[in-house]
Amino acid sequence: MKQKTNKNKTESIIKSEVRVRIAPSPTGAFHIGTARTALFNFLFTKKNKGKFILRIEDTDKVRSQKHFEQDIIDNLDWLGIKRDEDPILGGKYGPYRQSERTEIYKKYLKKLLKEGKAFYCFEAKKEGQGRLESFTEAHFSKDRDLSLPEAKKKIRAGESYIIRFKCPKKQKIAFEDLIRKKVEFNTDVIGDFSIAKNLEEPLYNFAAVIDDYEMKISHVIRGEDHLSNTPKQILLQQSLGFPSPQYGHLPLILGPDKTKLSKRHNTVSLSDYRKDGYLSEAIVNFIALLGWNPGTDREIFSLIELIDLFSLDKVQLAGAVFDLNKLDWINGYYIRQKPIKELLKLIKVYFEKNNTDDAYLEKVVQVSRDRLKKLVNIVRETEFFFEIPKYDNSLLVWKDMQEEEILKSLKTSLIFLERTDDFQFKKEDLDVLFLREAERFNEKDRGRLLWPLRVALTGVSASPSPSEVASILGKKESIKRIKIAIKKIESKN
RNA sequence: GCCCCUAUCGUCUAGAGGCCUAGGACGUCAGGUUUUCAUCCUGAAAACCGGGGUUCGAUUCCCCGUGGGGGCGCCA
Repeated sequence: MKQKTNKNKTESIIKSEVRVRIAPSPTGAFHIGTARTALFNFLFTKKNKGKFILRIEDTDKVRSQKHFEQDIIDNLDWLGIKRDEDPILGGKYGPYRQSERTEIYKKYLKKLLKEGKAFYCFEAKKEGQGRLESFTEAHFSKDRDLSLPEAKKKIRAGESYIIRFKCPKKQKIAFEDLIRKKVEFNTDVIGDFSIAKNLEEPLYNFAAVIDDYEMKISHVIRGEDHLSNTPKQILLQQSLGFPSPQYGHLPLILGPDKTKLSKRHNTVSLSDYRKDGYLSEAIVNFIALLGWNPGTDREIFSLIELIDLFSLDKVQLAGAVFDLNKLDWINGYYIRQKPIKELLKLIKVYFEKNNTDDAYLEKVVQVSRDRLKKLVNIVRETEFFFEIPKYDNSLLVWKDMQEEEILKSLKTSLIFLERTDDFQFKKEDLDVLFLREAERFNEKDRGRLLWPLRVALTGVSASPSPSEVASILGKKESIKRIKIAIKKIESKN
């Protein structure tokens, strides 16, 4: 079994200091997949008492935006993924934004050029280049043996160029992946890949290699979509005389159609989940289980517990479909576990318009918590606590009840509530009193009293119990609503 | 097309050659509790991609198919 070999390997690797990074580019909202990569890196780091580093890969000047960098940091904070070094915190190996490391890249770029390991390429951009380009063989440039003086002459003459790595031919690049064991590529399928637009503008594969080296990164744990970048990076490391970090490639998170999770499937931006009222505990728990499990039947874990349990050899090899159903279940679980006071703080933002007082809202949250899958639903599900409900008379009907009986039921409730003292308007008292009254009304079917009562109070078919609702609404308001219900029926005749 | 990765219920997964009559969770369905909904409890349906090896014995190890995914940018 693959895992078996991996296990021994992973453990023996960890000798020197573990330094691990995530390197997102600030070109879009923080993605749920990035969150999982970050989490796995973080868990691995903490488990091995290493350092967790955030590096911003903003070499693409046109697409990178400052506010996306902030989004990355905010979301990591929210998840509880603390950095040891990042652009804000700083650290020994900074700066942590690639846009601020131009001079470092330049130095190595010159070195590769001088040694003939990289070259200026003057070939024109290919027609229709881009990801829709028709498939081509690996490209070895005709300029790869152009001498540096010749190249410089062309540059002075104003010819446009790009810097490419001179990829050796007929060579095997193999590495031991932390998760998938041995992976092997032939350089013939790689070709002379680009490493910089010019001395000031490095490209991804090159910048990442320099930074991983300069920042003393020991393990690179990233999505499987980077698997084919790894041999390129190893090639670069070899020609620069750098040691290679250990690589581990995580399976991808997939949409329902099994392709890489993207915007056209679900929500992918973490802040959108946050806005909807998914708790960070739930997100952490859920994404941890996407492609990993501890080998037991347990499903619920805190971040701290995950650190303790985590190991790379339990990571799955194949992609995992993102199942919103399961996320909702986990979220509901964490909402139910949350102490009311804390939940109230999180929920208040959804009620900004209503301007209600905390004590009242707290009671509402208390009785509504159990049926919440995400916080944003609280508004829709508790409207009747804030305004007189509108509903169709037919909703008042329980089973085969006729109008006459409904009226009788509501009037019984009305008289009963009017007789009940204010101090008894507590859930516990009302529970007992209502039940007793309901049985008195109909020994076999308490619904004949309680259903019309509950609908009169809430106007919906699914709600907390009448005793809970009445205790929050108070005697006066409850009576008012029953009278309205009675009038609704009587005025129809 | 070429290269790489991958394969257990619908989904996330357990499984380390005999403990497998393949286990758990979400979802689904059926019951119970409850005035309703939710919670909670009980139960059910639901999977080892195919073919060859290896072995006394393969879900498990190997090979070949097939399926799925990813990559093949002057993006990261």
